[in-house]
Amino acid sequence: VLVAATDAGVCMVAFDDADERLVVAMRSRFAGAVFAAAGAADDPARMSRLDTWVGGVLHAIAHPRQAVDLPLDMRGSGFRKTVWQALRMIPPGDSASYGDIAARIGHAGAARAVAGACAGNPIALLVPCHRVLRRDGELGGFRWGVDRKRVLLERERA
DNA sequence: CGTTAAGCTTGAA
DNA sequence: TTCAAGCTTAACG
Repeated sequence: VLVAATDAGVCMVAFDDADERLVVAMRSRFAGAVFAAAGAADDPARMSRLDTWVGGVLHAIAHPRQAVDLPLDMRGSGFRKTVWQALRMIPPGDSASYGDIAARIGHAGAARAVAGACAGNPIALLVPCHRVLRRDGELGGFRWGVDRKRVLLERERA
């Protein structure tokens, strides 16, 4: 997992089996970002703010049912930010359809656009786009792999 | 069931 | 500004 942040808060959380791909994804979104390898996340004394946030993300991964509340720096169009905001209202273990979210933010009929906002969600997990499923109950897609989406949901329901 | 067309936002041309 | 494309969906054959 890769966690990135600005002074305002976490601006990106991404999953991938290959670190290089995470770095590439990171650079393509935030050119000129500064990198650091993880490691000190469990050492309170040396925790910088970033380490604290990284720790929060790791905690969220370890305890799927527990709601985490880290400051987020969401960069995107007004519509997307509204969607992401709505996604955060979905509690762990729960889910909604793309159409639900659209209606919920006053854009009934914009289901496909909501899907686009999910696809462009830079903050995985913390902005729970994995809790959005198709109306017919199917998983729908997931930028980081449908299997990963399935696992996240199962862990939250367990 | 598979297929289709409508519908909304985006990013690229 | 125009346009194709997408983690959809309801309607149809």
